[in-house]
Amino acid sequence: MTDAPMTIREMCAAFDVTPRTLRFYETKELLTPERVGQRRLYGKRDRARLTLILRGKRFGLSLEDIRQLLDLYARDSVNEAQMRRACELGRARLAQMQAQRAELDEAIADLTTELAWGEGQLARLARAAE
Amino acid sequence: MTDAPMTIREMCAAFDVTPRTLRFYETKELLTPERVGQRRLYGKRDRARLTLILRGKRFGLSLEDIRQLLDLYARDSVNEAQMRRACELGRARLAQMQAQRAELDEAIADLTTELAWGEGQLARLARAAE
DNA sequence: CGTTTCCTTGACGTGCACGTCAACCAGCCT
DNA sequence: AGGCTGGTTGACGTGCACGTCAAGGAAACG
Repeated sequence: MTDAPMTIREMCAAFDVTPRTLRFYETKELLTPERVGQRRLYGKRDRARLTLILRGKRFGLSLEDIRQLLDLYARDSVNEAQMRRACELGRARLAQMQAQRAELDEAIADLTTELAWGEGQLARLARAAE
Repeated sequence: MTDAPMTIREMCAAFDVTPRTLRFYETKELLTPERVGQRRLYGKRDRARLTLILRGKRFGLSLEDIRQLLDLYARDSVNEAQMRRACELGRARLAQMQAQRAELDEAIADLTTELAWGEGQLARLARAAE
């Protein structure tokens, strides 16, 4: 059931995107749904890809960045050179993500500190108001 | 020394941005450099803010999102209501960042797995080539 | 003094990621 | 046959985050 192809509307509901978005991603070769006559049908593969696309976006990657990454996930890298290149990109991206993770930890720490200060001030104000 | 005000060029060199970008951020009220006559001078505060701005961007935040966040970091939230609101936003953002962190960890795990598979394939190809 | 250099403020242009609208099938219902 | 629903392809519009001139001020240099 969960691997049955979905219509464009079902996709939109499931991933909270608009039809325009899905068709746009298709022109960018991020998705390649089947066609039944005219209509698009999105299979398991496209759903997995869309998950990765949206995740990538949440981290500020461009659609072009994401397309490169998807090539790594697409196991059909026919020849060795292509595959080697995909692995290169993957390693680079991994390093980048780890750096981003470190930065995110720092940002979380900063914000936590700042927030503690803010809450402290509020508490002080509350006491002063009595 | 490190807290001496910087010119726009020095800022550009230090943060790897263009003058246009700094002026643009100013129109968006993200930066508020001093003026000496016409020229801008960026102090410690603006440098700190710019650091946060660029960090925010790396995580896909819009400039408007970032402006909201900077309000929290700006300790001059005059009245209590404003301050309370800033803390609200901060807590929400913190939760969001923690979620993003979890997602990032997952993405890193995925990519690591995928990469291991890819490297494995390459190794297999290398052995087969002998 | 003129020229060069650095900076300034508009104003318009650009690339990305879509939104919006028009016109047009293709089934299905009655 | 007529109409509705849901999907399709263009084509053009939009918001954001700047880039790219154009025109000019002010200071520094020879």
